[in-house]
Amino acid sequence: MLDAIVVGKVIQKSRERRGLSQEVVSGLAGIGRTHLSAIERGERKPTLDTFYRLAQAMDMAPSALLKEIEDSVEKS
Amino acid sequence: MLDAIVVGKVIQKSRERRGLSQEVVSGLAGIGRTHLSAIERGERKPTLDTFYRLAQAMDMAPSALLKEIEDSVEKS
DNA sequence: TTCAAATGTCAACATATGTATTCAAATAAA
DNA sequence: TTTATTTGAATACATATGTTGACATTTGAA
Repeated sequence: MLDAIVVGKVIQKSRERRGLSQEVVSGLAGIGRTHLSAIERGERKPTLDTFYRLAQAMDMAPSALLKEIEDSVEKS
Repeated sequence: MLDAIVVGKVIQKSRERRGLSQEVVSGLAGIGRTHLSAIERGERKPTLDTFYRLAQAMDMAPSALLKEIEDSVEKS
């Protein structure tokens, strides 16, 4: 089963790398700010649709963001 | 918003390309067979976790399967 | 045609995602 | 220190995902 903590950390790192706040990214993705917070902490697991929109909000190809998760899973 | 029909068709094509039944793929992914049927028809949208496991069940990198969805979205 | 395998579809249900609001706790900047 | 920004956290709620079982329909092979 896909580790929610890993998913959250990859999303958080991508967001911070771009210097964007949760408020901005969640707004662009069209989801609630507290929801993004929960996802980054690994307390909620996003649907594919939500993940797809979060990637786009961070100006990334969804497949590229997912690739980072795969690589991160490999290491752990 | 990510089109559920596109997601379903890409998953179905990947599965049929490998000559695998819904029964086998859903079994390997650890989800219900009727659920996979609904996903392929675009009546249910998978979580990232479910999508990830479906890709692995079809011996694919999840990011590669997602890339196919992106390409399919481009065309439509 | 007949049979078996594969898929579609429905129902009832349990669980999880996602929402909005509110407040506390960090964090950073002045 | 004081202030504003950002994030964590809790609640209650609506909606969607995912499960199991049953049966109908389609498909292909014998």
